[in-house]
Amino acid sequence: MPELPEVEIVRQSLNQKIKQKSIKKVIIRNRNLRFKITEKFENYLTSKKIIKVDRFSKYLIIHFENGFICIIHLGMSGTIHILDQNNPVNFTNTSFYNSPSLPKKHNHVEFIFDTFKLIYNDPRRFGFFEIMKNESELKKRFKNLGPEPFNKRFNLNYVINYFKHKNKDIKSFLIDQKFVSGIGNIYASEILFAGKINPFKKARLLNLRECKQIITNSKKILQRAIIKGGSSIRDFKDVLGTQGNYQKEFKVYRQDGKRCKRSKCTGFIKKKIASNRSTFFCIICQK
DNA sequence: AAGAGGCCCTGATAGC
DNA sequence: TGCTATCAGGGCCTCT
Repeated sequence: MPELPEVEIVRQSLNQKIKQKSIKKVIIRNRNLRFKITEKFENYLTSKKIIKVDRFSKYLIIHFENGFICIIHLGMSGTIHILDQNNPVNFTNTSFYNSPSLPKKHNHVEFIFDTFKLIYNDPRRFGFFEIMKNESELKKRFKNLGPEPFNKRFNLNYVINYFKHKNKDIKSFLIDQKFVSGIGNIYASEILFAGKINPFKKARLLNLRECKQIITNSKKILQRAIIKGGSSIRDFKDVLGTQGNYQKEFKVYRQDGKRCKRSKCTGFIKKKIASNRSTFFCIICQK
């Protein structure tokens, strides 16, 4: 669910709140997330000071003073909330950032700080927490992930070579973290629309223009989404927290049935399944 | 190696 | 009203 831009927004707000703070206590209410949280988890983090919160791809990376690293993945439905004694603020919720109050169910993990606590909520439990003991363990953990769109390694050479003998449709590569990491189902459709590329075109058949478009639009769209605070998909009755705004700029995602937003295009947006995920595209300008 | 498909899980919504 | 089926922003695993 949260893709790179949403995780980056969480990172920024979380970092501001917990950097240079020590965890007083860790409470695990349910260890059975995507991967089971080990029995040692609490011991590893209790009374440890946080240096900063980083991010790679869709992973939050919390660095501790003793060199330990906690990585958090939000899966499809994971959200992080900060409950402050004086000033209750939510950093994420089921629509990303705008929950007026903490969900009642599925609060699986808590980090208790001096005057506030961090709460991890995740109904589907596809998210996870893992501990790395040092940087080299972290590196190993991410070794199968491709470059982020912003990385220099994500260039024309890389893309053309990668696609050479690939017989799968381009959409499935955009959401394949081994090819490029950070893009998910929403932004994949948006990126392909921006490049006028048919999502079902086989990767090996993409021409030079299309490969270039994928590179530039991946950067552009993710960057723009970060600036807009990410995408908040669902509308909630009561909006007190910060809400993302990029969903207002969706050109194709969940726009099926609507007219194509390109000024001179007469097409409409269609929804089709590609590698088991909904894909949205214009039937005319993404031929 | 690459591709197809299934699975993990809960909740919201659509259709009857 | 209540039932059932389908779908959801992800990623890992197995089989061919």
